Amino acid sequence: MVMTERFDPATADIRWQRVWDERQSFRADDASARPRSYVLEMFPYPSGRIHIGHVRNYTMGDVLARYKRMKGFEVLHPMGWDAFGMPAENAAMEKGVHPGGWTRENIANMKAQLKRLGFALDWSREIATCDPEYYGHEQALFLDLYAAGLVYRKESAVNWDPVDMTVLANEQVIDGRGWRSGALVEKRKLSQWFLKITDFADELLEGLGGLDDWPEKVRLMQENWIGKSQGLRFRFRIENASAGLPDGFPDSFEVFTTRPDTLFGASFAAIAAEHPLALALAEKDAAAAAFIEECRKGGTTAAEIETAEKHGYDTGLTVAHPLDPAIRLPVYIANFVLMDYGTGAVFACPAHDQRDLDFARKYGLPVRRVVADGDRTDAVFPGDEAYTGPGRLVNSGFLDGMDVEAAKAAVIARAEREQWGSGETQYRLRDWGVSRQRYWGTPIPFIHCGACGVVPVPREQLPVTLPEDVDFKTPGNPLLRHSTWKDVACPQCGGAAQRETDTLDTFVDSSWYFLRFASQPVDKPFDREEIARWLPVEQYIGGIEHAILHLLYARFWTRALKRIGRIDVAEPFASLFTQGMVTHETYSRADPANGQPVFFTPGEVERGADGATLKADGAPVEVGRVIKMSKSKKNVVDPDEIVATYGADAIRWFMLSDSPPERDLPWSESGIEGCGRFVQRLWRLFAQYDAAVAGDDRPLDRKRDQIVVAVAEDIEALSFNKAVARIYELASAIEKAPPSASRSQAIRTVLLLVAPMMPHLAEEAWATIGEGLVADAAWPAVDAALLVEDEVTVAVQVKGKLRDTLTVAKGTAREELEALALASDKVQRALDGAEVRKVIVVPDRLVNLVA
RNA sequence: GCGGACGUGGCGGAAUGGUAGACGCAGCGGACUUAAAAUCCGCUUGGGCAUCCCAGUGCGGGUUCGAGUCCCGCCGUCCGCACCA
Repeated sequence: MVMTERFDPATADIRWQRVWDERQSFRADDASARPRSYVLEMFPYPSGRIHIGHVRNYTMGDVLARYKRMKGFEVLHPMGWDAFGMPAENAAMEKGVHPGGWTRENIANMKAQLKRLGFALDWSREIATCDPEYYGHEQALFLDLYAAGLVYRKESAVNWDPVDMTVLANEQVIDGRGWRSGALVEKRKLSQWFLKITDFADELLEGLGGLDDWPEKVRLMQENWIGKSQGLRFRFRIENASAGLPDGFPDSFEVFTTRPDTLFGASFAAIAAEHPLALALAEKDAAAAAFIEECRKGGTTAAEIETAEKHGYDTGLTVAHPLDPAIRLPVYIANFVLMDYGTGAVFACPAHDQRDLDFARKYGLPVRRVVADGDRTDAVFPGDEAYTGPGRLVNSGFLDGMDVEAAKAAVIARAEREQWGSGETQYRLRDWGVSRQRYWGTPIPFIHCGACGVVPVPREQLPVTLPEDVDFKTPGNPLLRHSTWKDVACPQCGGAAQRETDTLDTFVDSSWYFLRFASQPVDKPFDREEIARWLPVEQYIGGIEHAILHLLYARFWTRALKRIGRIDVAEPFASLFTQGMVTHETYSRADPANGQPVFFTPGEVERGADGATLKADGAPVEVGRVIKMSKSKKNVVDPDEIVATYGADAIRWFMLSDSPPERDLPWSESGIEGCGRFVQRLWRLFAQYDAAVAGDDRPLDRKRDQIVVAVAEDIEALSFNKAVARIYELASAIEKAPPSASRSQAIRTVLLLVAPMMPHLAEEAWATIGEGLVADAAWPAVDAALLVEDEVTVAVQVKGKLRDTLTVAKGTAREELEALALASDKVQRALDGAEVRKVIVVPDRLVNLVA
């Protein structure tokens, strides 16, 4: 076969994609004896079109999966669809289509787009969470968790989104607004299904410690989300309850503190404005009522509250210090105390808490040092900066001399002994409400019977499938008014009963899909032994936006399934990688009518060296910052168009080049053009392969082997930008080298190195150079002896400044290096007659002469 | 305000405490061509007529024979946030 002058992706891409399909090249073999590798990217929501962020995400995973195959692993690299969710219902309402039809059409389109990119995916394991074959098993697992006591119902105030007509998790409410609709959230009381994630708070927190290959940032975010704090809960007795409290109101209140060690530094107590005690006082005290009303104003975000000035209202009440009843502390209502956390009341130690100090200085309250700051031990605490560091306790009676941790334990022990308080662990994490008042989700498999109460759907009746004949002309959940689906006989008593019409949060669907990918029996969710063979996922790749919710829920489900004995792994994802976004500058003009910016797509704009003009009228547009691609800002490019113009390999190569994968990748037209040119450049290089040429080129052999090793390391570290740079380097070196057997070997090697990244080009060239498919080829072997350089360049410095370099044999003796350095003209000139007082020699690296 | 990350050419970025700017993009010059595209060769941190030198990794200090890298203090940008006691 003679190689054509140009590589034609339009024909080659599709040809090889068909070959891979027909041969099922990327089908994972459950029975394989090879070592296994499970590479997974977060599966997409089928919104309709693949966007450039997907391309980046899946290209990274694909390079790793293909590389692992070349290294001899049996690779599981599956793909599926997170197919339930609100956009389908929104489309149903807006366009009058069925959510299922809309979703399945989107899946078909996006699957074709993914295939067009040549990803090495095992499509035989494709999952759509909206298929009864999937969600029926989810219902069974939900019943298992129910049987294990990890699912319960409770009447509770929920976040009601009046636009989407659904309940939102606390985590899904952003600034009091629905995270999708942006509507102001109202409080409503409904009977809801909950998962007991709080039972796992400690486990989930502890487990983070073993996730060494997760980004520190994500672990920290989860840690803060779980929000464990240990401290002391104790009761303050009110000394002068008669001074304003209603008759019969408790004459004490509880506080929680994480700093019981600083108790002797207490100078006042503070309660939240919504605290029952504050509300009780407000009944008789108009000034207190006014203060509470004032506290309700202002924003609720942390930034707003933090910068707001501290305000307090002296209630006139005093409480007794638990360790020394002679000490009386005033009680304030304060705007910086939160009702939601702990007990809604605190004791304040101004010397060692910044907020308390700000407050104390403002209201002239005592500030007593109880933790030594180095040598500073006197009780009088100066300045406006609280000391929160470690140290010995001072001015604290029986605690004096202890360190902070010992003092905490001592106070808790005494409180428990004297029965005025107890050590307590607090979590911020709350149970996970999974009920959604929506049609397009997994039906919750329960039946409500007037006589029997809430009854699980019998196993043999699963799956509870969604009815197809629904309409969305009326707002609200169509399941509620679908009587033939909703009205059923009670499984227990046979009487008239109703199905649960709520469906599950879609985060449930994505909390176990990685298990179903690994094992897909018909009669059960998964097979325990097969899970044990594939899990945990070796490398999980996705966006940082899932750092908390999805990843925490998936960890919870995995642990819950382990606890009830269904699987043996505790953590689903051994290594996590969060990739950066694809960004582009924006183009806009102010709308003359209202001054709002009107955005234009990159295709509508002609970009010049210092500005941009609109193609339509030739007049300038404003060039905005480089930000994440989004439809609303129109700074998007369509992957399909790029593939049509440059081919799949060029866009894949662009996704891997230049920017480190965890950082944002700025899209550029010239960048993708450069990638397209490089594809052709490699094609021309591959055409120069000639097995008949003889002769060695040792330096080229060495370069080749060094780069093979380096590229492997880079891919394993997901440092694709570095791997790409090294491949450029090798390609350039080969182009400059004269013909030889070594050169032909190096060309063959470059082909194998780029095979995971540009698989179509590689297959096309391999068809003339190699045997079989490059998809089945092995990673190139290297000669270990060649990896070691026999000649090195040594830097020569005078007083730490580079003056010359020496090219010497590796391992040249120190004395010889020193002599060679001193013999250099440049060195002598720099020394300018000065006496060398000291010589530092790092063999094979440098000589530093200190004059 | 708190927590985290980051700060290197025109741009994206390389650099186990040891030759700063690999590699790519853009730009400039040249070759080829009737011409253009494509391709190939060369240059490309700033300054000084420079095969030579000076300065240079946000700013100011420090440690070290030697600092982009380590330490301290600032400044700036981005991300997250729940005053979590």
